Amino acid sequence: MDTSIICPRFETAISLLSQRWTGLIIYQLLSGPQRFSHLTEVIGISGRLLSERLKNLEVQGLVTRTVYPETPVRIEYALTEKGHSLKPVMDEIQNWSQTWIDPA
Amino acid sequence: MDTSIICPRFETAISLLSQRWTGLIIYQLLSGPQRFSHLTEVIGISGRLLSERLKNLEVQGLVTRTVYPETPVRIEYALTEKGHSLKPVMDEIQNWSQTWIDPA
DNA sequence: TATAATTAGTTACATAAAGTAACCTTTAGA
DNA sequence: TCTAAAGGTTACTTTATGTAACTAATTATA
Repeated sequence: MDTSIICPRFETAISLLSQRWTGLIIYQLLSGPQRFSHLTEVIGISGRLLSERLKNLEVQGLVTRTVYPETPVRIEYALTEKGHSLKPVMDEIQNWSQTWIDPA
Repeated sequence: MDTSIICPRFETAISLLSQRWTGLIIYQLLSGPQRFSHLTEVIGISGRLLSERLKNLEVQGLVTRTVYPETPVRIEYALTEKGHSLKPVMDEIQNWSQTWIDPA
């Protein structure tokens, strides 16, 4: 019987990234704060799921939601420092994909 | 209207890693070839899903399945070069988790 | 004033994926 | 012959995701 266990912190991190759309949302926000509707268009995610994912990411401290009381109201989502610090992860995925994934 | 689109190769790569358990399986196999039952124990995945995931990973060229006709038969799953080349991605996730995830 | 448009969502319902537990097959040993 | 172990598969339940229609607030337009 092998008692070795996967590192719990790694497991938490990868379960976060294993949630559908979450990685893509973070990747997209790496290029700067963006609005709800822009995210739905670029990522191809429904409003229902984007809303749900952004709420989770806010709770986990990866994303902030800022309301600009203009007309019409503007709401922007941006990465926190914690969120932004996933850039090296995204860079490595990008890097891997360039070598190993066939161009569509 | 913004026509910017997320890089298709990146999207393919992250959809692979976004599939539940897949990242964890690859991570676990980075420490060497392993048997089916060992993977289920260490990862905490059911046989049904492990079987399904390993088949997909085989098809995608990330994992090999080797049968050793001993008694009892031994079957080992191992990473291919393509699979192993995800190590830098996993290292960055590990790295991020050490800084940003609270110890359980 | 009523109508329409835009943004940022929410709700209700259908489909697909994941979780759970029991079962099957092969080989070997008691 | 009966039991055990490895490596799965099957049937069924629960959860997650996809889809489309709807809402609320604000402003522009007829």
